[in-house]
Amino acid sequence: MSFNHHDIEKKWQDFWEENHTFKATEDDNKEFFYALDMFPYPSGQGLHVGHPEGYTATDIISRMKRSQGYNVLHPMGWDAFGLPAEQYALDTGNDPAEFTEKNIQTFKRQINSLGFSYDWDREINTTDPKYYKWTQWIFTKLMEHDLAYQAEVPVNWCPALGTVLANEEVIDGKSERGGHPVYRKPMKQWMLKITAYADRLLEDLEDVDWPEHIKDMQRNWIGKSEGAEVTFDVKDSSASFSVFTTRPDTLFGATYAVLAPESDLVDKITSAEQKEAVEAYRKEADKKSDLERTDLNKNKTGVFTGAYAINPVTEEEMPIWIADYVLASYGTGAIMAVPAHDERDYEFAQKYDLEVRPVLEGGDTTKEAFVGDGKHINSDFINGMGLEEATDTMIAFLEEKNIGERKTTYRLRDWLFARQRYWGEPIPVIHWEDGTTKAVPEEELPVILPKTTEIKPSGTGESPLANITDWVNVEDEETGMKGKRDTNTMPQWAGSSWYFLRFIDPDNQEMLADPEKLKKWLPVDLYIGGAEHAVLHLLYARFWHKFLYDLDLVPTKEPFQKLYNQGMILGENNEKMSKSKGNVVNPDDVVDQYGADTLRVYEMFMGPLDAAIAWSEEGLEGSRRFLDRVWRLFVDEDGKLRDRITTYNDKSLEVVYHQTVKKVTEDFEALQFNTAISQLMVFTNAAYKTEGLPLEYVKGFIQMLAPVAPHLGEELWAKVTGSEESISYEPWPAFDETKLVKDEVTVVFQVNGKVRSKAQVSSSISKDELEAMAMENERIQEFIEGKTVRKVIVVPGKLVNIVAN
RNA sequence: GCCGGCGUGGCGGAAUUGGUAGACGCGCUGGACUCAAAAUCCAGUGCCCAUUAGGGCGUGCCGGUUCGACUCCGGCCGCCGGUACCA
Repeated sequence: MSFNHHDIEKKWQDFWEENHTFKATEDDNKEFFYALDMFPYPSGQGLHVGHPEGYTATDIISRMKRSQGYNVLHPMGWDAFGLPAEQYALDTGNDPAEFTEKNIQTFKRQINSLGFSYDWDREINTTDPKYYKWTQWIFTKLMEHDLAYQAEVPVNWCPALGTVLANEEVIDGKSERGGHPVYRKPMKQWMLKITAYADRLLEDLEDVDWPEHIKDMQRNWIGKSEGAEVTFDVKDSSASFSVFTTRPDTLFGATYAVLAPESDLVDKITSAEQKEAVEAYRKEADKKSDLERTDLNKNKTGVFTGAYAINPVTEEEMPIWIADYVLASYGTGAIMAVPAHDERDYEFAQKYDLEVRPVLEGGDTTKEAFVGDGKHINSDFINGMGLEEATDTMIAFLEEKNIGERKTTYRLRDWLFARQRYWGEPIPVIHWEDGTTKAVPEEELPVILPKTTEIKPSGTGESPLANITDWVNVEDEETGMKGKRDTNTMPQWAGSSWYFLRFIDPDNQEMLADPEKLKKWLPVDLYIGGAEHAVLHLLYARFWHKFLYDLDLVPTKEPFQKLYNQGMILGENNEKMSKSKGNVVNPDDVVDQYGADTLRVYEMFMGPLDAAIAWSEEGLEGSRRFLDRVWRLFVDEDGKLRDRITTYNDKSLEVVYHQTVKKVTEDFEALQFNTAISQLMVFTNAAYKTEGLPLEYVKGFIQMLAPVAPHLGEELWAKVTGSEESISYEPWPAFDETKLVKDEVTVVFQVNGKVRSKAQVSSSISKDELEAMAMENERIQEFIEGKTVRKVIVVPGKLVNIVAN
C-alpha cells in the first residue's frame, strides 16, 4: 500500500490555509529570517516546471528555519504589469486587467498545489493601485532629488503601427508584428540617474554573499574605467573637443581623431569640400540601429571631415574623421586615435592609410597594434618611463596646462524609465500650460491607470493613454490653470525594484513600509531566482534601495544579503523546454500523477540547485518510489503504524541517525539539497535493515523529510505522534557529535600508493599499533617481500601507506 | 576576443585543508514472493583479463609536484553561460 497523494495533499493544504500556519510571526525574542523568491510575471502559459525549483529551495529553508525557532517571512506576489498582457489586449480587445487577474488565479492555484509555505496574507500585486501608489511615490522622490529627468532619446518608431517598439519587438530593422519598417526617432523620455550611484553599486558588491560570476556580470555592466579627459583645439577655429582615454600616456602617438557621426561638432568643423561625403555618411549611420553598428564591427568605415585638431603635446595637426566605431553614448563621443597601440585605431588607420607612430617599445607596429606595457619612446618628457609613471606624469602635465584631467567613466548609462504603453504604472507628472512640469503631490497619489475599452496606438508615438482625453486633461481647482498628464508609463522593472520592502508591511496606507518593521526583517537573508535577472533587475533594485537608504527610509545599504540562482530544467532531450520542441513538462500533470511531494523531491534531487539538468521521467518515478518506501517503513498495509516503531533503542541506527541529522542540517543550510536527500535515503536503507525503529529517530527523520515533502511529513507526523498540530514549529532535531564516530572503522593498507589490503580496526587504535598491524598483514608481506621499506605513512582511522622498493 | 564556470560509470550526479574514486538515485542483471505478471524485498553492477584467487587500467588530453592527485601547478582540447568597436 502506498499513500494517496491526492487525499493527503488536499488535506494538509486545507489545514494550512484554515490555520494560517505560515503567517509570519514577529516575536522579538526570536531571530528574523527573510526568504524570498523572485516573484513571477503571471503569464498566460501558467507555471513552468522551472518555477518550483527555486521556490522549493526557499521553501525548504523557510520550513527548517521555522523549526529552528526563527520568525520567518516567506511571501509571494505578482509582477503583473508587462507587455504580453497589453499585446493580448491589442489583439483581442480584452481588458489587460481582467486577463492578468485570471492568470494570477491560475498561478496561485498551481503554486498552492505544490504546498509552499507562503504567508498569503502578505500577497502583493504590482498592478494594484494600493501598491503602485508607492511605486509612483518613489518616482516623485527621485524627481525631487534630481535623479529623474527628461531627455531626448531615440526610440524605435514604427509609423505603420503608430507605436514605439521595444528592442525585442524589432527584428532586422522591421517590426516583429507585421514586418513594417522601424526608424530611430528622438522622443522626450524620462530617465533615472542610476549613474550617480555607479561607484556605490560597484563597491558595495564586496559586502554581499552572491555568486562571484553574478558580481562579475554587474561589475562588467557598470564598466568603470579610469583614465583622462584631454581637450583638443580645432585648427583655424574657435572650436575644441574633449576625448576620454584610458591611455593618456600614448598621447604622443595620437595621429588622428574620430568623432561619433551624431556629434554636434561635426556641423561646425566640416569643410566645404567634405560636406557632401560627411552628410551621406551620417545619413547611413542614422539608419543603423545600435545593434547593427556594433554587430558589423569587422569592417570599419568613416569619412574625413576636412578639419584638423592640434595634438596638445606634439602640436602637430591631426585629421579629424567621423566613424561609427565611435559611440556617441560612451565617454565624450570622441576619441584620440593611437593606431600604434590600439587595435581598433590600427585597423582603421590601415584601411584609410593614416599614420601609425609607435610610442612604446615592444611589438611590431608594422604588423599589428601593440597594446601592452613598455618603455615610452618618441614621447619627449615621458621617454623611458613605464605605463604607470608615464600616465601619472602625463596627467599632471595636462592638469597643469589646463588641457585635461584625470577622469573616470562608466559603461553604465542612465535608466530609460518611460514606456509608450498602456499597461504600466502611469508616470505621476503633469505638464502645465505655463510650461512647468510637476510631480503629482503625494496626497493625490496614486494616479490611477484609467480603464478603457480601446487600447490602441495613439499614432503619435505617445502611449494609448493619450487617446483618453478626460484623463489626460486636468485643471487646477484653485488657479484654473490647465495641464496635461504625462502619458508615459513605467517599465516592468519599476514594481520589482522595491516589492521586497512592501512584503514587510503590505497594508500600510501611510508609508511604503514601517521603518521599525524594515529594521527587523532587512536585509533579505536568502533571495533565489533565475540568472536572467543577474544584471538588470538586481541592479535596479539595488539602486532604488540605496536611494531609499539615503532618504533614511530603509536601514540597510544592500537589499539582498545572500543571492542564489537556480539552474534551468531542460527537456528530456537535453534541450531548452519549448512548445515547438514538444518537450515541455506541465507541473499540473506531475502533481496529479505523482503528487507535489514527489515533484519537490525530484527537483531537489536532480543535482546541484544551480546546474542545468535534463528532466527524466524515470528519475521522477524514482523519487516517488523513495517516498513510498518511507511510507511503508512506518505504515503497514492497513494504514496502521508499524509496531517496529518502539521506544527501545538498540543503538543499531545511532551512528547513521546522528550522521543524517548533521549532514541534512548542514546541506540544507548550504543549499545542497541533492546530497541532503541522498542522506535521507541512506538512513531509510539502514532502517530497512534493522528490527526496531526508535521513536526518537523516526520523529527526527520525519522532521528532516518534511521541508522537502511537507504533505507526507505532516501526515506521518500525525500518525506517529498522534498530534493535531502541524509539524512546522516542532524544534529541529539535534545531533550529538560524540555519536558520529563508529567504534570500528575500515582502514586500507597500501604499498606504494596502491590498496593491497583492508582491515577492520578499533577507531581508537594508535598510530604505532596501526603501523604494526599493516606490517604484519599477510598480503602486505607478500608485496614488500624482498624490498626495502623506505617510508611508512600512517593516517589514523584512514590508511597506512608503505613505500618500498 | 575578453570574463566566468564546467569536463568523473550506460545516465543524473557524490567525494577538494591532497588520503579507500564512483555515495545516493536511475537503468540493467540475478534471486525471493506469485499460477503468472506488476509491485515489493534481497543481492550484484566503472572498464579489461581471469573458472576462482587475483591482476591491470581508470576522473577530457599531455606533462609536473608528492609516499599518495578527481583535488595542487604548467600547457593543450572540448562544452556551457555572460559580454563586446566602451576608447
